[in-house]
Amino acid sequence: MVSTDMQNSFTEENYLKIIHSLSGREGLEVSTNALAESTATRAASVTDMLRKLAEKGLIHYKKYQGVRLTDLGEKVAIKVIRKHRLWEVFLVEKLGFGWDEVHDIAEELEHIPSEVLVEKLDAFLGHPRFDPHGDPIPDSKGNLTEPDYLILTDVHISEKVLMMGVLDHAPAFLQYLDRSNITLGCIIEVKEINDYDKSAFVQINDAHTLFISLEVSKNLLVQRL
Amino acid sequence: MVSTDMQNSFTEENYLKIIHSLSGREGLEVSTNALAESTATRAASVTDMLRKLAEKGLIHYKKYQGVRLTDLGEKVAIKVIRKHRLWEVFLVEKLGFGWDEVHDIAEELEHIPSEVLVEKLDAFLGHPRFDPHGDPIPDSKGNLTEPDYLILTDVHISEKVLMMGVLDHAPAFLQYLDRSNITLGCIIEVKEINDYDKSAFVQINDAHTLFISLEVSKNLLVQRL
DNA sequence: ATATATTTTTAGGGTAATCTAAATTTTTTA
DNA sequence: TAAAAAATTTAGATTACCCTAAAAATATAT
Ligand SMILES: [Mn+2]
Ligand SMILES: [Mn+2]
Ligand SMILES: [Mn+2]
Ligand SMILES: [Mn+2]
Repeated sequence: MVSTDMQNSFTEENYLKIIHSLSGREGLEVSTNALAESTATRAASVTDMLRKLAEKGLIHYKKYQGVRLTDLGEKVAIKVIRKHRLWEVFLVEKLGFGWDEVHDIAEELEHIPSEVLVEKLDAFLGHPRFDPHGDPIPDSKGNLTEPDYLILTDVHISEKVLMMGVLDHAPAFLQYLDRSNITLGCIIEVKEINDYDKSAFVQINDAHTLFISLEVSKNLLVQRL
Repeated sequence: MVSTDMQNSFTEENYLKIIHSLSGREGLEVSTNALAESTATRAASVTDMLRKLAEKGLIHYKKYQGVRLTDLGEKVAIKVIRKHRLWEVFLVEKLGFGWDEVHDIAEELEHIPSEVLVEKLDAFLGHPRFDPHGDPIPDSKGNLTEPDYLILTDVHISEKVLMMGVLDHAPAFLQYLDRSNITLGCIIEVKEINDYDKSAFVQINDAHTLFISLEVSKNLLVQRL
């Protein structure tokens, strides 16, 4: 029973969160280059950090073989993700930020220590289950259940679906969705799909219609009604 | 017109805040040793940092002569103090922390960047003027007006005063005040002062009475009714 | 099965913030 | 006002995180 409350640096926490995200549901090995890309550092720097994380028992690491989180590393990563998403809810629900504005601030707030702070924040927010982008918030015990949504590209013509989340969190994409009135919880009906470029003609909330590119469809998480 | 929005490190911000606090209203020179004590580092480390702060134009520094904040340094310090005190209000008013629990958490939160975050937080809290310890909150333009309170030791027998703040922020002291029902805004009447040790017999809110030591009196900020 | 390309690691350094020990400057005391 | 004491700075290291360039390992393509 290894404890999760030793002090990890901002940098270490960011690595763990990124490894968690890149290794996905199946816990695949993550490559040095993928980490260098995501951390905006060089591969040599990643190697240094991996050696350190391995020494601290946070990752499984064999040279040239990529890395996976240990159970301990997974726990730490999920705690950081919980904090990130709770702070995002706070920023949007309480302070009135747009969903396109909160990521970078939450990226800092997620590293504030104090278990009790997180629990009080969670209670203050009413124990939200999802963040402003539709991502699930891990519970206080560290359980994170990823709902299995569809991607809009998997939806057939004349099907109606509920908009549940986004894959791309880039401000420009979120602002585009705002301008198109595509918000979490809206109803999307696929009216037509262009065979050539897979762009789609969709109707939002049984009201206005618009064309969206494949690029947009690929980043929308939805659920059948 | 030097701008205040270049990036300063956590450490630099902590130094500026401490220099501000130690140099007091009169802007007295602060000594290397005083800073070493307050930052819990060694004098040699302080000297290194002072050279750096001076190069960045944040302090006036001549070797062996102590330091003062420049106008720029003062502005940065006050921004950090504003953030610290606003976050403390949030933690107490919104999350339900005790006034004895919030200092260390605010010590971290005060370094989160983003002007707009501070302004939205301020609005969310209803533009509070004072933090949970009675300390004034600088406004968004950087104006900080220290009210001139009395210290309880300056109050004469049978005078009634309003409890306005504390000088010592140590959790143990604040918890003692909680147990004694001495809270911000309560009425304190000095009934008797012991000539020998200057301990006092006081009445709180015209109700219960208790003895308090000189040490306690020295840390209570009050105002005549 | 080689040769080539790609990925990853190692080697050698840099900066920020800290330290101890020694040197220097200022202040205090006699 | 000179000696002693105290405060401060300098010298020389250490740790965390990051870099470039070169070497080594792995993957791919002929
Ligand atoms: Mn982060
Ligand atoms: Mn999110
Ligand atoms: Mn701080
Ligand atoms: Mn305070």
